[in-house]
Amino acid sequence: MYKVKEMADLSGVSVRTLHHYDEIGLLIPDSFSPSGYRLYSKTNLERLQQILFFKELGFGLVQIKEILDQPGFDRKEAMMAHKELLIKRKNRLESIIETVEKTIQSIEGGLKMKEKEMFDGFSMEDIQKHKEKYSKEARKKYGAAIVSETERKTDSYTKEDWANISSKTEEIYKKIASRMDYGPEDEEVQQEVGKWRQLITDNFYDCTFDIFRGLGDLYVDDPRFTKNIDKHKKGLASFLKDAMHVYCDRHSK
Amino acid sequence: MYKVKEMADLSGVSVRTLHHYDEIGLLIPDSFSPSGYRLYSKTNLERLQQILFFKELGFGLVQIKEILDQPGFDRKEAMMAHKELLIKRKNRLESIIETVEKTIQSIEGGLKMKEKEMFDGFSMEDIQKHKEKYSKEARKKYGAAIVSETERKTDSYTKEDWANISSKTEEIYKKIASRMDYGPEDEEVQQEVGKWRQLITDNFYDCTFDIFRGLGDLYVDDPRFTKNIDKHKKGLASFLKDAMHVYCDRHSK
DNA sequence: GTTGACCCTGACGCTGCGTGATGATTTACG
DNA sequence: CGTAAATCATCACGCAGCGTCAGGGTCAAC
Repeated sequence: MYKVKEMADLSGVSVRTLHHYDEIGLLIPDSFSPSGYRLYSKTNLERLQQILFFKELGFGLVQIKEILDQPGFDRKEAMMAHKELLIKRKNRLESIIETVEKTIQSIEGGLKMKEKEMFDGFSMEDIQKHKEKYSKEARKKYGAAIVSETERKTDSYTKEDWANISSKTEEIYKKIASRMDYGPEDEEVQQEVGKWRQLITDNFYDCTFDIFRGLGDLYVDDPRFTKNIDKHKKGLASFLKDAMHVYCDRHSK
Repeated sequence: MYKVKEMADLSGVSVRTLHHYDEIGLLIPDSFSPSGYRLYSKTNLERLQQILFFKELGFGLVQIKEILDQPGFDRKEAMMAHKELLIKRKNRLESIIETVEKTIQSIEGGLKMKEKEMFDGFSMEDIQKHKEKYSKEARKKYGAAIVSETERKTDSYTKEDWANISSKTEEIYKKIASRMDYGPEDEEVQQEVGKWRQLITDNFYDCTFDIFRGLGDLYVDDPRFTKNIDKHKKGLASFLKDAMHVYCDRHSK
């Protein structure tokens, strides 16, 4: 006759587990000591082994009770049904793993885009470098914040996210290009400029007017930006810079 | 703005689930109607999609909250760690499935043994047939019960179980054979006979004295039994019958 | 104004124990 | 033999993720 702790040590389960099995009638000790201690027999121990075996196989305690208590229970049937269930789970797991792999790749795709050519053909580094030239004070004020915040925001972007941002950018450029004849102060142009700043704020960093103005300068000062933007229409880079300045002048005070 | 039911229908989750997500702060509706109705925005719907996506991948709600709420959260890291976890689960499942398959085979093995040659070289059918000849009354009394009870008990036996029973049987036969010179009433012989009856009771059916006596007769009447038992020692079958009769005479009244 | 569809907030149930809390009992040690 | 350390017992809450009533407002339609 074993006491709970002994049973627990012999079988590797916890005392609480034995209490639990007693509670639910899965393994009731053979006898009790006068003081109410649970006393388990060898038969009890054997049953416990069986319980643990079926538990290992993923059966629920209720099912185990059925299997062990009903002598007429068709064990083979139960095992085969259980096997089906396990195989389904396995298949499900496999397809989930595939999805996870795809997701990882898509994240990596996003990261690559971010590193190489996210910002309409230029990297954040380029912008950052300009900022440094543009104003040491501004850099102290915003530079570090921009980089870190952008990284935070863009960390999780997927290819689709980038494609989405890209197409929105294109749209804005296109609209502004179509209104170049009306001058940088044109209402529609100004509205698009506002959208542009908002898009940057939403997707990259908190684009203050100071920074936005500097970004406009960048479009003209950095020939790579200029070239890229002028692809949409000749002179768009310069026009954009002017329009952004007007926008900032109007809003910053 | 969608009300709960609409959200539920749009996303396929239950209303209770949305309540739950609200409770745990995973998806709090954008606004509330004056009467306290939950009103979900499109943004809420999008977030719900994301939640369901990660849930599909097996993430817990707490983790999903982390992933969605902390912009700096390293999604790739999380996905890769999660993948590891999933693969471990999958491997575990695979080995469990193997074990289940083995168990099924072992059950089948047991069934085969039961059908073919379980009972020291004879099937239950043989015994049953004899019973029918032996006594129609006894058959009415016990026959059906024996078969069904035996089937119940032996249903779950594995090869090892059978081997175990077999070796115990051998042992008993051997001991009795070694005491044949002392006559069927010898104490040790009688003890072994008792063990034999107990073994039958434990493993096959409730072996009453009537039945046990009949079984003794069977050993002599059926040449297949006789031959098989006499393998251990010449005349053992007949000696066993006598010893079993003595045993039954002593105990049944 | 009444019906029916929908909304709300509790609150318990399920699985398989973990983890105390609190008190009795047994065992070990000096 | 007395006391401290183990071990025992019985509550009972906690966790995950909702399902499922229960009891009671709200809203639009007829």
